[in-house]
Amino acid sequence: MFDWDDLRVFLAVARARKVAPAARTLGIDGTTIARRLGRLEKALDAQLFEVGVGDRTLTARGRELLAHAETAESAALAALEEVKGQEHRLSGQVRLSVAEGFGTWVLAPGMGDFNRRHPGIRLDLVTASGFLNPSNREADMAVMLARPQRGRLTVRRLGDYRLHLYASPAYLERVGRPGKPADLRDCTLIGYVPEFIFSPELDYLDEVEPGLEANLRSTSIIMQQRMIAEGAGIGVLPDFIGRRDPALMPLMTDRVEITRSFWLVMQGDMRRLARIVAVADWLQERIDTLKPIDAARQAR
Amino acid sequence: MFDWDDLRVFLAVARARKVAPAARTLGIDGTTIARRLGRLEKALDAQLFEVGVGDRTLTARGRELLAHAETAESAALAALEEVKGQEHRLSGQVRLSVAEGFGTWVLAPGMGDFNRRHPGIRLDLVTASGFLNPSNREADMAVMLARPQRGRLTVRRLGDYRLHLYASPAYLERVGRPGKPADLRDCTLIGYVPEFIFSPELDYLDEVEPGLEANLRSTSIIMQQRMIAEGAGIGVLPDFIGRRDPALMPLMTDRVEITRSFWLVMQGDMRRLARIVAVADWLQERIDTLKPIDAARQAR
DNA sequence: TGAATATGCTGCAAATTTGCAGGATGATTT
DNA sequence: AAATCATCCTGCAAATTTGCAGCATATTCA
Repeated sequence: MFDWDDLRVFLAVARARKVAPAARTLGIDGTTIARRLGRLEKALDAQLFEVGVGDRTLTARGRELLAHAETAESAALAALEEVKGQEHRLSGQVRLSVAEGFGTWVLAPGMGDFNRRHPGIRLDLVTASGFLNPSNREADMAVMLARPQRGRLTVRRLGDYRLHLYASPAYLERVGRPGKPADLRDCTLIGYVPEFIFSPELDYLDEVEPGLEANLRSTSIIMQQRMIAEGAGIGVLPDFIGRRDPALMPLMTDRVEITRSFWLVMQGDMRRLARIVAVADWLQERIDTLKPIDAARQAR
Repeated sequence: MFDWDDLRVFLAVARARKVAPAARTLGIDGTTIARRLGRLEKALDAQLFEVGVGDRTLTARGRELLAHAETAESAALAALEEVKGQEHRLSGQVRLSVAEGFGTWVLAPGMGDFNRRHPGIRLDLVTASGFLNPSNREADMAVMLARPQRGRLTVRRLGDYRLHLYASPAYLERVGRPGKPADLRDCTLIGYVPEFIFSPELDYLDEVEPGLEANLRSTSIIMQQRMIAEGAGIGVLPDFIGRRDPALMPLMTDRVEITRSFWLVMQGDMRRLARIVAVADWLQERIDTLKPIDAARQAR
């Protein structure tokens, strides 16, 4: 294989039609240009420029090479453009892995604000299928609902959130209002599909009352919320979802309360990048906006 | 501007996931690899690989670069091919990725002919596990049964083929001849394993009659053909398979007919290489030989 | 036509790049 | 648990690449 970098000098000479001007634009000595050109011709076993004196004009093979060299050039330029210096600029792409409910109810409403603040950063929300896979680098950072232990990851606690039982007024009217956790055994319960509970922290029902199992199940908390709101049954929801939906009523708030934490997880080496910091700060802010919701509940 | 040649070592490391194996494939010392990688990272001012121990996994920035580096690579490879020495001679290797049934029944019978016509070209048939992976260069070109959308690939339609229901005479004698698609619900059906249907275009049974599911399943169309021929049941087969096996009888040809297309896919840069053109032409010919089969069916 | 300027090639020294050996660390096998 | 293997980083010498100066030749402009 020839030296790919020689394509760069080939392009310069093909465009300048002379070695010396090409040398000036590249900032390399003309001698070097000539030698690398010769090396390339030898490696390709082809005459790229006409031999005669005067301007260097391309041979047929040279023109063939030109097309490919230009492709390579645009690839290299694009690479430079996209990758270079992203580390220090407040721009670029950040891929944030979040749980569906958190993304929908906490982050999505603030995305416009983030974009106004950091127009250069493209923030992608990818819904987590469970956990951030650090080896695959599916995401640059992740907000997780359970603290990960393994791996060389940077972990930071962003704050707490509470969960309560929720139901719709229609359901309560139809089947009555349960007074204690044990009453839930006779209710239609809505929860996660057990096989897809990737962390014991998500098995809320069992924590409310051991042995409790959901009758209507979904891997999606949003679908669960919809089911509860439609009066299908009772389920556990984070307050940042349940308190914002007027169709939902919290139940047994004094007897059943679950507390969990948000964890910000990222690759250690990204911690200092400007755009990562910007996103992390914004996340902290978003989560801080949840506190009033919590306080409102306490006041009731 | 960074040294374009460093993209080559970057690609090697990204693929080998380690410096040492990459060094072996490139024939350069591992130290040099590491140093040039470091130089590239400095030039791009970006971390390309994970810092920790173990395998070198790409960072987000590295993955961005990978895409561009691959473009540059295919340009460089094409340049080498086209320009180098005896570039226009019909020789070299072509790796063609094909679906199993197509390879077995359409291409394999004509391989001898191809070899006589182009003794200098070594044509490898690799069975596709679904799609052509352009990044790994597993194949130079591919005949696909579904049109790929993504990537910078050259796509060309080679022609159409039809599929019908097939069964063996023995099976029909034993359980009777179904007269309409709905009758198939009572038959033993043979088809693909749903989990491995990588493209909706392959879900033939559902197209014959919605909701139809196979009882006997295989990821291999050849095995399906064998099952049908042995009288195990009824299945959908391309005519280029079914019509050539005397043990198979087409069913309901006037009521159930599925049409699909063959797509020729290749790296854009290779399009013009002589040996690629030779293979593409031959593929077109092979597919054109299918038309009489189709016509024969129509005449019946 | 002739002078002025520019191009491009050949030696030589400087700078850079490369490979090798040795040793620390981690992974794999017995 | 020990041993073996492989990976990968750190100095140092060799090899290659690069730049500069000088000169022959070509091009340009008056």
